[in-house]
Amino acid sequence: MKPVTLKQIAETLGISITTVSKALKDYPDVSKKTKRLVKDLAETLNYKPNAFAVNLRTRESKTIGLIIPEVVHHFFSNVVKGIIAQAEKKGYLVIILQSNESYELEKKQINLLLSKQVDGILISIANGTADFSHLQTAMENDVPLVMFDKIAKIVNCSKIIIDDRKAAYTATKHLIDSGCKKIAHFRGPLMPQNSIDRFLGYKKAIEDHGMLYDSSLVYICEKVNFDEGKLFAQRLVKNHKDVDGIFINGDLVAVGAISALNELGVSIPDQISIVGFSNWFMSSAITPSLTTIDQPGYKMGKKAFKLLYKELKAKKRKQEILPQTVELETTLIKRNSTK
Amino acid sequence: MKPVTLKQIAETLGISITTVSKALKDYPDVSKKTKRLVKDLAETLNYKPNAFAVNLRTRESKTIGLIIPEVVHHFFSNVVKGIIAQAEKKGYLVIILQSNESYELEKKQINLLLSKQVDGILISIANGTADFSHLQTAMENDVPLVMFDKIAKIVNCSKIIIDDRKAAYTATKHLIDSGCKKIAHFRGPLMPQNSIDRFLGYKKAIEDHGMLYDSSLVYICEKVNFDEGKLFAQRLVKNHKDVDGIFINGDLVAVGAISALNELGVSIPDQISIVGFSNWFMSSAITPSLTTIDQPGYKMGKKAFKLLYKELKAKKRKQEILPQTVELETTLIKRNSTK
DNA sequence: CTGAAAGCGCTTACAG
DNA sequence: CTGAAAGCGCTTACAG
Repeated sequence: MKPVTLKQIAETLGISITTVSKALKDYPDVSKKTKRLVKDLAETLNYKPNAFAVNLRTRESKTIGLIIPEVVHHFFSNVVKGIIAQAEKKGYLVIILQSNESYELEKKQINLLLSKQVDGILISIANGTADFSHLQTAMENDVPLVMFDKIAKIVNCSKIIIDDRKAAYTATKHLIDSGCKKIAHFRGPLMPQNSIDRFLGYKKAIEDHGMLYDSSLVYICEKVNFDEGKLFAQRLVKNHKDVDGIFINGDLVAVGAISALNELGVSIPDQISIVGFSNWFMSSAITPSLTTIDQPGYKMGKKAFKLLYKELKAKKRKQEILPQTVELETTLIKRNSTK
Repeated sequence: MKPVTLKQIAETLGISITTVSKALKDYPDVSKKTKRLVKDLAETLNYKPNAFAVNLRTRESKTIGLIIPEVVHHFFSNVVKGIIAQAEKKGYLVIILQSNESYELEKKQINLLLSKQVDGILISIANGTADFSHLQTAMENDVPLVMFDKIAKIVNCSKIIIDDRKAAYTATKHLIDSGCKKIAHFRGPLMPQNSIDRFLGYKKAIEDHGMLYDSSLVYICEKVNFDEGKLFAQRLVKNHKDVDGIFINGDLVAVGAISALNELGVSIPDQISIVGFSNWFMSSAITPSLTTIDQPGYKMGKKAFKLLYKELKAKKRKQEILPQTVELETTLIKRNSTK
């Protein structure tokens, strides 16, 4: 079946394409009678406007691009879910891309999205990204861009984040309050802002409570996965027998650490207490269940789209876009890996 | 910055738009010299073809739609990852939508994708879907459609699946081989084909091995989540004290069951053995780790896109599309929840 | 080897 | 209230 066009409706009814177009869009300067006629026929013929033609004329596609570092990821899944739910509500579709934590891929994908002419871009940047010119390019091309979770402070766009430093401080303080005397930290990679901030929160909590900051107690995760958690826990137990608490950046890493400690017969939380970060589903299912910081992924996704939507609307009205940064609350979820 | 157009290049060079267009696409009937001139200038001006205009002319957008029941889901995440990786390789972008296991939403989303004129559709159908006319509509509109994992046998399109019956048989037989004498089954909802097939595989294994099929040992999960696993495990222990094995449709449900049994002090696998289905990451991290059927999500995603791509190409060449069904291998992963 | 022309299907400023 | 016309930016069959 060939799709129906405005032209066919116009010819059938013996009126102009212009009037058909206007009637369908309820322009006030078309008579009620004509509108009825047109709408009824359109309905009968199951008329659907050709989206490509509409895009070309209106210069927008009602489609946005989304780049995340990793799809198979509890936190990001929740963000994606929030984004597509909110986007759908506002009539926008979402193209999803995964950067694999690679700067090269991320850059390529931004250009891909720009060449596809998406109306806006939502991104959580890769650990490997230190140069931000590709993001500047997007903004220079007048494509609104909003960052979430893993952001670049230096780029002047809207951002939606949590207070990583404060959350990490809370997590570490919880270990201190529950009696830990020597607390290690498994941190994320050196680059992304959030792993820096979480480290700083840890450090400040240590120093604020009369403990000595010891850099040999800080392990740097590169992959931020289960295996690294296992490995570093094994190393830690071997090299620092007196450590009695660990604040770990990432639940997946924390679950790996718990697994290793269980295997080694180290009792959690009696000998070592553990606090994770992000509150992945599995953290409540393992033994012992993991105390962690809840990071509101779904909410972050919704809010990220809302910010972008605002900019999309502002752009249409040719208003200036004022970048804003929104901070979401986090909470400590107390479970059985801490006293 | 206004985007550069063919017209600008043509005017600058004093040649026609036609020639510029051809030169950029390396048509053989344009002189080498002109091509160089055009390409150099295009490069300098950072020319990007207007995707909307190209779409309108070529009647394709190099974009496909993807509908899955749930985004926050280990198996589907892996499928999505496979799909977008393969699609990107072939120059296609993927619009992602979540049906929430709702027929109504799924139908709306199919229509949304059709009105956006995606080149093809990939779908895993909702549990709530019993009527398939929306899918037929897509195919009648000449939009290639491929189903994966949760399919409708009745729809004549390409499909990519696993042999659920066989896998369930293998899982149940593993319980029998390890000495279980009375085996329960937590099945999925009544509608989707795969939960029917898994149930049938379970039943056949029971009957093939001289055991009595007892429908009171079959519990029907509606939500297929952690809480249902917990609930049914509690009920089972209360009502059927002699059950010593459970084959559970879905790792998430199985993890819930393990959690409940752990709380009740029922020893796994000594008193009750458990086999799950799907091999979610957390299944290897819990205590005891879960024996399960590995379902190759990433591979399924890649293969699903490949099938769709084939149909997209066939359609362009105006060849007939012959629907095919591809079956992927599954394997039993033996862990500590069975003897 | 080059280009004028038609056309994809729509929207909208303008004239009547 | 209606419609002719221009135009969005591209592609391609056709003529020369």
